[in-house]
Amino acid sequence: MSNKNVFLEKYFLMTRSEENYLKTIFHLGGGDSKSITTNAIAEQMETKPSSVTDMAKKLSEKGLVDYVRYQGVSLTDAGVKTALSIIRKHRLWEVFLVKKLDFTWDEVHEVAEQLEHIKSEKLIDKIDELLEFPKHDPHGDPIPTKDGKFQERDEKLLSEMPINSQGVCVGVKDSSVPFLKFLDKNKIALGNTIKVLDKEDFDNSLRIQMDGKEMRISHQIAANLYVKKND
Amino acid sequence: MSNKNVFLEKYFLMTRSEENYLKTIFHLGGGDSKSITTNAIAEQMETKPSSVTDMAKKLSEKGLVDYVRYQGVSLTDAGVKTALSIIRKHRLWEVFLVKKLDFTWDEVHEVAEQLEHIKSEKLIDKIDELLEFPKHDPHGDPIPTKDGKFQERDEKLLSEMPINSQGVCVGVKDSSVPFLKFLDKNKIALGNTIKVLDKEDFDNSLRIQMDGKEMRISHQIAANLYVKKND
DNA sequence: AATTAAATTTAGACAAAGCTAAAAATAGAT
DNA sequence: ATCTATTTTTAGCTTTGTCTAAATTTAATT
Ligand SMILES: [Mn+2]
Ligand SMILES: [Mn+2]
Ligand SMILES: [Mn+2]
Ligand SMILES: [Mn+2]
Repeated sequence: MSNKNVFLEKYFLMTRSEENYLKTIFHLGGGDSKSITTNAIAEQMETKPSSVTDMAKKLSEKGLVDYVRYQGVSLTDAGVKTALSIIRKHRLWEVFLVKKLDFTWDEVHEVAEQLEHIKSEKLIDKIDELLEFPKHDPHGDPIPTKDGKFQERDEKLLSEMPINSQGVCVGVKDSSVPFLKFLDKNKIALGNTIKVLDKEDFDNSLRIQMDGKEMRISHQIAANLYVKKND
Repeated sequence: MSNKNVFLEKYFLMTRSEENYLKTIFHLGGGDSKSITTNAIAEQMETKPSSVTDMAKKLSEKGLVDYVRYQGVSLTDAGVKTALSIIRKHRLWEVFLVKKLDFTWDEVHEVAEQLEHIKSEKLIDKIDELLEFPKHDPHGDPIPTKDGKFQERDEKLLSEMPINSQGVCVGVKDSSVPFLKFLDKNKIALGNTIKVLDKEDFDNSLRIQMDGKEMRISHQIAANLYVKKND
């Protein structure tokens, strides 16, 4: 039984599964010392609550989560740091795929799910440099810095914008393939300017002007588009 | 128990470990229906012969190797095809790391060992395109084509070149980190022209002229450098 | 406060990939 | 042809990550 690199093994050598759990817990809000239930994690990861319990114990053992039986888990500082480094890699790879290899924004997530687990600090730093240190991924999500800083954005959902207000489309909340393809088909893209012309009380649909062209979109669409309001 | 995609599971979903075994068997010559022993594979992969036996059965079950108990394994056509696709990915990623991210040739292998297992045909095709379809990796090894064609080279080891013959350094046989760093230190690089001036009978060392400069190199070095002879 | 429903954990099993130690087969040497 | 050394396989165990079914705890309702 090799005993070399105990430090490395315990603190740095994360399995793919462990990394995915940390990422999921972070996305469910477990980074703000909020307790996330095993059920919520299981549902998000399409696994079983009993599996989550097992992993909660293991991650707790490693000091990456605080776990209280029957209460759920939250990330420790070390856990947040690790989660952010995975998310950083995921989003940088997504930018790379779009900018350098002409992937469409609905194709990148699946591949990034694999690439995010490649272990090489130099690799991801060089990718970052090649891309000239992008601030957002193809879906408008912010890319954490190397030292784990997260830039929050002052953006609103289009569905929450008042009538006659105007802004720029900067992100999607739902980044599923069908939604992204729908946006493509309707020429809705990040960077477009959007003005809210009217709201329909009956179904909450919106009449908007997008890059000059007038169109009507459902509440479901508006509730999944982030807009940065013009001051 | 999900039973969907039986075809995919059985014929395409290879684990990382399975892929590494196929690659190793190919490198040991198992692509020419030559039988490779479990011991040889175990030694190459730094694992135990009993583990190799287990994997031999599994790969045989999947139709990727022919396995005869106590006789060893050789790759089937499907096995060769799969091995070549991994090798292709490995070498393309190595070129990418050197050409696009300024990695040195002694840094790329370890990262490529991870990247070669990323599952996305589009990804590797786009990388190939971005690199303008390179024919060789940073160590001079040929890159198989998408349809599994392997370009053999008419190259010789420097140690086998006759006195006064001349050529271009096109590859390394040993691509270990220490050897590559040694070559860097001594300004020996692929593309350099080499002329054999003299051989020392006593220790088989060579006196050579490399890009004009005269130098002496040991047999061990000469036996690990591939040279393409000028006609 | 007692009962019931829901969430969570435990116990036990499984598959993948590895290991060690013992058994079996092969190959080499008399 | 027999014996011996080496190679290879088998049997059984381990770890990681998953599952199901049963037990337990918590939360909700009367
Ligand atoms: Mn994504
Ligand atoms: Mn992932
Ligand atoms: Mn390599
Ligand atoms: Mn590999």
